Amino acid sequence: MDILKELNEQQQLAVKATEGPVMVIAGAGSGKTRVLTYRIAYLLSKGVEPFHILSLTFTNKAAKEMKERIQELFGDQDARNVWMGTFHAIFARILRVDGHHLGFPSTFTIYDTDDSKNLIKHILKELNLDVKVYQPGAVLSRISLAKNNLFSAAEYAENDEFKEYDLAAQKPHIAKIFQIYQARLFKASAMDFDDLLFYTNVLLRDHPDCLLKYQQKFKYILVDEYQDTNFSQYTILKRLAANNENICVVGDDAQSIYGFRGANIENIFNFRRDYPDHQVFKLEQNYRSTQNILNAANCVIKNNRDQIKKTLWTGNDAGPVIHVLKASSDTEEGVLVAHSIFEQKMNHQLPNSGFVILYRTNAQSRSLEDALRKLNIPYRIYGGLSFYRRKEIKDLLAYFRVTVNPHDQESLLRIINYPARGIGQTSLERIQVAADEANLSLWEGLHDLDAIGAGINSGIKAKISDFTTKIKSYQIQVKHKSAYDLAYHITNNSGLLRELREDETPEGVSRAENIEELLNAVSDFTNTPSISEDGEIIPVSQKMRTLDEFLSEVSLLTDMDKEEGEEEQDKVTLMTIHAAKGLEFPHVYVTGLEENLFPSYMSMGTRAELEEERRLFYVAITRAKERLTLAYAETRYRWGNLTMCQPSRFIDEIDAEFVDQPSKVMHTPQNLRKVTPKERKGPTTGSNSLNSGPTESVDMQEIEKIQAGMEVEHARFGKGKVITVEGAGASKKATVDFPGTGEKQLLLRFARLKITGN
DNA sequence: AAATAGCGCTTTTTT
DNA sequence: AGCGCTATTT
Repeated sequence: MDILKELNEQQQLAVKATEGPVMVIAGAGSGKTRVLTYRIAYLLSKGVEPFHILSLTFTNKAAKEMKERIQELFGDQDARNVWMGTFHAIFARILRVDGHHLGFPSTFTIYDTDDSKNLIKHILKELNLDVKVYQPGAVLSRISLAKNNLFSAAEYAENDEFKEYDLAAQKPHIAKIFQIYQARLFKASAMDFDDLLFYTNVLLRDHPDCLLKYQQKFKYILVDEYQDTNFSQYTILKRLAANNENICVVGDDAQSIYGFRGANIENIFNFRRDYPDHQVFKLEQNYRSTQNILNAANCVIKNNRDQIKKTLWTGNDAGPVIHVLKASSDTEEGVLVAHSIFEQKMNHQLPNSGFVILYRTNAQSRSLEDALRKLNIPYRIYGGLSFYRRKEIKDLLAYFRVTVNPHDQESLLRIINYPARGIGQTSLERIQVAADEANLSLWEGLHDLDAIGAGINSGIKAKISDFTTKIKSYQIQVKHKSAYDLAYHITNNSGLLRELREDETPEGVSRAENIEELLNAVSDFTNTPSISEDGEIIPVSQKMRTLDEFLSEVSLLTDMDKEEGEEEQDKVTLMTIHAAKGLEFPHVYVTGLEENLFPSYMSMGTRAELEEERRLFYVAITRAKERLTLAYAETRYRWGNLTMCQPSRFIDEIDAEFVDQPSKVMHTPQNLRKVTPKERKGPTTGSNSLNSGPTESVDMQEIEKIQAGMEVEHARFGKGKVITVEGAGASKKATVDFPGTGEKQLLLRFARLKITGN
C-alpha cells in the first residue's frame, strides 16, 4: 500500500502490527499522530469495518483533526464511521444507549465542574457544614480521586486510608458528603465527568451482555496519550480488550502532565504486565524541531529520575539558539515578547499564526494581551473563562437542560427565578424541604405543593404553575421541533434575551452576543447529519436533530473545539502549556519562567510533583519547530501585590551552548516610574455618612391605597402602571409595569411609590 | 423583592 | 486586582 512509503521504518512496523497488543513509545514530534492515523487507514484498507475501530484521543480537537487526516487519505464515509473521540465523549455515548441498565435515562445530564461544586455547596448548607472548612473544590477533588480509582461512595466510607486522611485534614464528613452527592446526582439523572468513566466500568463489570456487545463491536482499539490515562480509563480498556487483545496504546512518559488529576504513568507498566506478548515500538526520530531545540529539551528531561530511557534525535538543521528574555516586571515581559514577535514578523515576513505564547497559569495572559494590543498584533486566547462557563450561556443551557431533563435540580434552581418571576428563596427552600421529605425531586414537588404540605400561598402557587406550564410547553416540542427552532423559541419565550437586552453596558451587549453565538452553534448542529450506532450517516432531511441531542454533545465541548470563524485565521495564539499539548508552532515563547510560578509553588513539595512540572516544561519546549524563546520577569504582581521573582531553575538546566545571553532589560518609561503603594481611591476620614439618619417613616396609609390599575411613580424606574397587588400590610407587594423597563415586582414597604393617578 | 456594599478568595493545570 | 458571594439596605 502506497501510504506506507511516507513512514520511516519504525513507524511502518508500528502501523503494520495490527494484531495483538502493541505499545508505541513515541518521543515528542516523532510522528505519533501520523502513526495512529496511518494505522487506522491501514486497517480500513485491509477491509476492517470502520465501526469496528475505536480510537480514543485526549481532546475532541485531536479526534477531529485525526478524522480529517484520515478523510484525506481515504473516502469521506469510512473515516466518519470510526468511533473516534475522547474517553468521556465515547463512553457518554455508550451510556446514553445502555445507561438504563444502571437506572439512568438516555437524556441524563452531564454536570461540569461548576455544577458539581454548586451541588456540593447546597449539600454543605443542608448539613450545616462550614464552606471554608469543606471547600467545594477540595471536596470534589477527593470525590474525583476516589471515583477515578473506582471507589464508590460506600466503599470510600469503609476505606481506612481515606478515613484517616480526611480525619487528619479535619474533614471527617467527606464520606457523608460524597454519599449524598452521588444520591443527588442519581436523583437528578445526572453524571459528573468522572461518573462517565465510573459508570462505564460498572456497566461493563455487572452486565456481561453489554460487555460482550462492546467487545465484539470494538475489534480494534487505539489509545492516544496513553501516559495520561487514569486507573478508571485503564480498567475500561482492559475490559474491552480482554477478548481479542487488539489494543494499541501510544504514549510518551516524558509528556505525562496530568498526574494532578489522577493520570497514572504506571499504566504503561501495567500494560507490559497485562499483555506479556505485547510488542513495543520506539519512535525516536524527531521531525519537528531544530537540533538546538531538541538538545535543550533533552538537557531538561534528563534531570528526571522517573523515565523510560530513549534517545531522541533529529536530522534537522541546528537552527538558532534558544533566546532568553529578562524583564524587570510582568508588564515588561509582555512588552519584550510582543516586540520580539513584531520584529520577527517584520524581518522575515511571517504570519501571526506561526507564533504561540505559552504560560503556566491563565492569570498570566493579561499583561501579554495588553502588550500585543498596543502593537496591534491580533491574538487569539484559548482557555481562561470558557465560553460554556459564562453565566449567560449557563443560564440558557439550564433552560435547555431542564426542558430535556426536569429532574436536573441544579439547572432548575438556576432558572426558576431568572429572569425574576417572584419565586423567592424562602418559598423555594420550603418546597425543597417538603419535596425531599416526600422523596420527590424538586420538579415533582412543584406539581404537588398541597400534597407535600409546602405551605405556599396562592399568589406564588400561580407563579410556579406559570413557570412549570412554560417548561412543559417546551418539553412537548423537543421531539417535534428542530434543535434550533426550539432553542430560538426558548431564548425568546423565557424572557432571558429580553433581560439581557435591557442591559446596554458593553458587558451586557457582549452577553447578548454570546447568546447569539450559542444559537449559531445550535444552528450548525441542526444542519449536521447524525450517525447511527453502526456508523450509517443519516441526512438531516431524514432525521431531524433535536435539542436533547445537542445537549448531549455540548456538555463535553470546550473552547478548543469551537469552530474557527473565517476571519479568525491569522492570529498569535495564547494558551497554557497544558492546552498546547499535541500542538506545534514555528515560533514558541514560554513565559513566566520563575521559581514558584513555573515550577508552581503548589507542586514543589515532592520529587514526583517537581518532575511533573519539569515534564510540563519539556512539553513546552518541544512544541517549537524553529525558534524558541524563554522569558522571565524579576517582579510580578500576584494576588494584587508586587513580588520579587527568581529565574526558574529550569532555565539553568539547559546547557549554555544552546542558549544566548539574556537580552538587556529594556527601560521603557513605564518601568522607570517608581512603584509606589497604590494611592487610596478617596478620603477615608471624615466621611460624613449620609445614610445614618433616622429612616424616613413609611407612610402605611399611602401603601394601603395602592391598587391594581393605578398610575404610580418610582424613584428609579419612573412612571408605571400597577398590574396586580398581593399581600397586605408590611408584606404588601405589587407588580408594576414600567414602560421601557418592563414588569417589576416591588415590596411596597421599601419601594416608596408615589400615586400619580388612578 | 431588588439593589448595593463589602468581604474574602483566588492562581495550577482540564475532560 | 478582580470577582462572586453574603449581608445589608431600600
